[in-house]
Amino acid sequence: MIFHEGDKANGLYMVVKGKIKVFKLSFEGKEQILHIYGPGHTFGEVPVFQGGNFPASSMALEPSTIIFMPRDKFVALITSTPGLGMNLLADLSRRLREFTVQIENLSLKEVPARLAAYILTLATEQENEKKVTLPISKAQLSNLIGTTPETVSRILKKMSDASHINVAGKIIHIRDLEGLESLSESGSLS
Amino acid sequence: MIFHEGDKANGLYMVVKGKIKVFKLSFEGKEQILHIYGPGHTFGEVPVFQGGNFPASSMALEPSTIIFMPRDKFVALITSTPGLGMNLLADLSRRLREFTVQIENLSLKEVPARLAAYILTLATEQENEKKVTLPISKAQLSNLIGTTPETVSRILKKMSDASHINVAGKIIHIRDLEGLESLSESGSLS
DNA sequence: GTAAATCCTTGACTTGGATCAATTAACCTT
DNA sequence: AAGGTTAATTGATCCAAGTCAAGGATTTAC
Repeated sequence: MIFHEGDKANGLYMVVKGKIKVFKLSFEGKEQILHIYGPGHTFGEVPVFQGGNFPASSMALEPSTIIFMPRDKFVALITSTPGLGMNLLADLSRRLREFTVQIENLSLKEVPARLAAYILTLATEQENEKKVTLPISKAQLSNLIGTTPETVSRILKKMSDASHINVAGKIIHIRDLEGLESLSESGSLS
Repeated sequence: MIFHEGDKANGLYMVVKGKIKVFKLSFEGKEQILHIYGPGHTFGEVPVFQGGNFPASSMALEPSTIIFMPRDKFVALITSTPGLGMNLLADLSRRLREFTVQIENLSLKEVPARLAAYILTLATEQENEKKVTLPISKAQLSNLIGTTPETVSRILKKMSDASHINVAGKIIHIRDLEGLESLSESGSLS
């Protein structure tokens, strides 16, 4: 565990090695992942600029190495480095854009569409766009797309039955890219 | 209509008078409101710093007056005005924080809890915390909290039956603040 | 290499809330 | 004030996906 929602923030973090999730917990203990960060990415900036405490919790998904930077050092760095401020504005803007997509997915799409969209995102991020590897467990994946492990299991099965994909452990072969794409926009299986 | 999702952005906007919604539409035409802006607020900054096109659509909810500022003028203003950059970072950070709450609400709370949370937000924003006035129609409210007008109607009725509130048109009297608060965190009616 | 733990899958059941359909109420507008 | 338009309510039905429960299949650890 790196920090808990509501904790006072004294600085921000950067991932050196491993994988970090930022998430919210419901009253009943259900989890919604907001972000997963890998090497080179920073997280926990929001309270540096606004509010002073973390809006969500953060935990390593595997043994990881992170760097901590105190708030005052970071603010000094921004004011003394021309261009850094604009880069930060661009970074926060990119995250706002990502959140609008996440809200759209949660509110306007059903689970099969969200899962298809996630697989397609992996396909564009990874080298081989026909063979993607899940970077996280299926249980964590269900927390990321706002559903349960059981439902992920069932829908991956349906996608296999419909010949959209083949699943073998964490390896997913994409057999029907167009089918997945239409599924991610509007689609329904069954 | 002010702009559509995907439109190329040449600048940003500020509300002078009226009320502006920023929203996403699903394939089937269902709407999810991301933000409602009133006088003094700016919107459409994201593509100024990142991406170049709008991540969502924007429309006036009533006859409104807005100011447009071209992108290059705005960027010049930031670089020439010390402190403005930090204020912008704080503003974008505040929005990121708001989005995390919205994602939490959509993913981890049921409709009664979201509606209770919205009423409580109004109560803290408006002067009389026991008598709040809905600033928008109930149809728009349903698009804001991710449900339908029918469900809003039914749940307001249940809240009345449970003596949490009294509803008369757009006026809501809060009769049981504590009940509403616990409902907004965990609660269920039924 | 085997036990223990974790992760994943499958089945049966339940339910929150969406959809469809039909009134009823509120609001303009002339 | 009457007619027309839009907004809100209420009832009946349906379905996506959550929950509960039980087995399999992988990992991990010693």
